[in-house]
Amino acid sequence: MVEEFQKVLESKGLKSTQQRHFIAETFFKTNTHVSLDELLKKVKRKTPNIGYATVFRTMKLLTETGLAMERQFGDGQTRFENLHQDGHHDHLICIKCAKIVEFQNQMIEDLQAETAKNFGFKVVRHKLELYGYCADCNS
Amino acid sequence: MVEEFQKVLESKGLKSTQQRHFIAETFFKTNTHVSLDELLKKVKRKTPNIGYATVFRTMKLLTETGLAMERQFGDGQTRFENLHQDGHHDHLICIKCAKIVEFQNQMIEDLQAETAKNFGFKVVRHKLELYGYCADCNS
DNA sequence: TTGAAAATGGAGTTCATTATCATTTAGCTA
DNA sequence: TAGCTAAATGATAATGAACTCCATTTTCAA
Repeated sequence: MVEEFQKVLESKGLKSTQQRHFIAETFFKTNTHVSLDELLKKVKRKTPNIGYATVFRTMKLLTETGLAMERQFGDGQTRFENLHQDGHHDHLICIKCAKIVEFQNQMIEDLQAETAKNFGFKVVRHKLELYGYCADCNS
Repeated sequence: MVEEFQKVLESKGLKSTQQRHFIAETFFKTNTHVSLDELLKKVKRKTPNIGYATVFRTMKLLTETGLAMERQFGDGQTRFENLHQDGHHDHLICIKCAKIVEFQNQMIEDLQAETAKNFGFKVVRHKLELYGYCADCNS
């Protein structure tokens, strides 16, 4: 997945730097929805001199090239999802304990595509978030 | 719909003020996704002495009681959706011209409920946003 | 190797959201 | 209906995430 990022950089005529590599690598290793601050902390553990701005810009780059996706879960922080590792998935979010469960349903995806087509839209990506009470909080 | 808000206030032991009435009324009349600033402007046209804080708190109240819903479309502004007037709907968003089309598909809703049930979740509300290119921008 | 263009990083700016607090108001009670 | 008390208001300040700036450093093609 870092290799893919490498290719993207090359194809866009952007420079391949140690920082970009390390940020991307750290992000791709993360399997949760990290915020910028969290990612910065992780990155700084090994390379303390990397700045916020570089992490910010690298994540923007990853988002633009489709390797990451910005998400808002309502806690005021933009979180990033690793699209490459896990493939696409949707979210069940508990509004009591904030637990996030990921799921995937092909039938829903198909219906979405069909609906969009009826409106003349060509869908590139989507977000589906179900908010409610999880099994533990619903008793 | 203002009557429903009235009932909510009563049941919560909150006071029924002119400001709350007028803000709710203005919001329920609006059929787009208004931001706080936009709503404040609308409200100030008729009652210029209403403050930002009151609009903010009233919308928070409407959100908590399920009459409104916060939404993030990626423009950095929280927008509010009128749940009462239009009923629930989902969104098709053009990533080129920012056009937003609303739609509703009962089959998708049913599948969502079913999926959630499989995970032991009881869904209260959801967001479904399809991002892509609209008919005009896809040619 | 070198120089021009791009990238970095620390700090600063912007702007939406939330908190503060003195003043006003709603609505219960006598 | 006048008075009282707690809640609500509204102007402004504080907060914090998102984004920018610019002096310095680094990449990489010639």
